[in-house]
Amino acid sequence: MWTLSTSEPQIVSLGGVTPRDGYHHGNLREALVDAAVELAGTSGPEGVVLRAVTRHVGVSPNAAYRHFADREALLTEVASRAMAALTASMAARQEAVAEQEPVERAVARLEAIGRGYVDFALAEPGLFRVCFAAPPEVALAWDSRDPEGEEPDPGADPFGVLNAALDHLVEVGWLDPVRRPGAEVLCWSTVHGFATLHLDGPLRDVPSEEREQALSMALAHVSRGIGPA
Amino acid sequence: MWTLSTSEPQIVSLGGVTPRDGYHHGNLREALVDAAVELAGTSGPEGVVLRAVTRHVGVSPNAAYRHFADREALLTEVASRAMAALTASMAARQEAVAEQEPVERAVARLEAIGRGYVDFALAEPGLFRVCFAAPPEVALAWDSRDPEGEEPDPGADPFGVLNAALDHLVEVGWLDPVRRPGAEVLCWSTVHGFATLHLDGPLRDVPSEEREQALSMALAHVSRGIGPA
DNA sequence: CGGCCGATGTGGACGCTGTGAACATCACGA
DNA sequence: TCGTGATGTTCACAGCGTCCACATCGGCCG
Repeated sequence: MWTLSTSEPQIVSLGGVTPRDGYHHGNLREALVDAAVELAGTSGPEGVVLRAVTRHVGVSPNAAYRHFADREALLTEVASRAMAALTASMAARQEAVAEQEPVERAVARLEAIGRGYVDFALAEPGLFRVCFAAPPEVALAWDSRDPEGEEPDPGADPFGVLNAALDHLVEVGWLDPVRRPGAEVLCWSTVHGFATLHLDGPLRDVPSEEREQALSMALAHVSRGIGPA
Repeated sequence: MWTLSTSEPQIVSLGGVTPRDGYHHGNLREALVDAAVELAGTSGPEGVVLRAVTRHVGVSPNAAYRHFADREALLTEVASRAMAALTASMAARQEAVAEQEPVERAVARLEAIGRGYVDFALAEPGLFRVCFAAPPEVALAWDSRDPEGEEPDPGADPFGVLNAALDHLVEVGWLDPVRRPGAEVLCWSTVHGFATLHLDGPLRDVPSEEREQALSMALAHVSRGIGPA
């Protein structure tokens, strides 16, 4: 489906150096992030305990400080990984839409995006939480609108994927251009709220079957609220 | 507006005993919860640090363990206070609706509830977060459906307030009874998602004016998605 | 080829946290 | 009057993030 680790082996040999053959690790930063992602996946943000991460990699706690300013910085890195995975989940669902008729297809793709979002949240609750647990510059990663010189890739982050889908709905004539501004907030709010209510909220214990049905309703609700009368 | 503390003075005299006149406090439990609520309000769930709370009350850290099993239990208590305040915020907004025409009024009241929810989240971010930070039995407090012998008060928790408003929309003939089941999840998802995205999510930095406009859109969106074609 | 230097990892320490166990102090009932 | 149970204190421990001084390495310059 979507993948998280950038390098399969935890400890990678760089330049022919046997991993952890002595004092230096060789690829500590990546290894730390990998370990942190793993912990985050099972225990959420608070599972990313610096000492646990370093222990997992087999290195002293302070070694992390050669690569990250503090725990928060490591968590930020994890969040960016998690966000990429979330984006991938959305994109994957979107690509899987088989419908051919353009308008139907565009609508189906929007719903698929929402489904990918919720699916990821429920399948990887720990990682999903990380995305919303780091207050600092992570917020920027969510939003491809911040132009850092070059053109932002409209598909590199959740917001971009959603916006692209909505733009396309305008193109095919389904979404009234007048309604386009702000539509992404509406879609995202509903889907995000649905996910968090079922993850940490009062709806966390509803059986998955019932939840699935509610999700279909919610997605239809979004279309109904956004689309043509 | 809505109030949080059950007893104004931090240290209350019970039975004519001067507060903190010696070894025993007299009303430690309440004092601890009050202090915890205060900390939670300014710093969120992670601000509720046991030692800080007891320090604030002027008592040794372990004294708290005579009244709470652990930090989590104290946090749960804070969450229930916060939830009451949230409910009150929703109710207050609802009561303030001036519209007289029954149907219009019912719709306006639904929107008012949503507004009260978001308002509280943004006005009291720390307390709002506490509501979703304690995984254990707090979830029950959200949901008045758990019948503990007597009839649950449909207004004691956010879910109850929302459900009552939706039921009323059915009564006045605005909401199709067929659409009623599950409608509360749709409403709540949108409003909750809106709140959290603007609180901890990528939309945290949008100016309040713009946010207010988006909120109006979102509430209209909900009505449009729920109500008659 | 040798030596040095910056990058990287280690060890120890500090103050903070939540929490357990033993002890102190009080109010009240027999 | 004297326990006795409820309540608050003290001491202690392990785990946390983080700072500082030191150890160890690889690569570059002579």
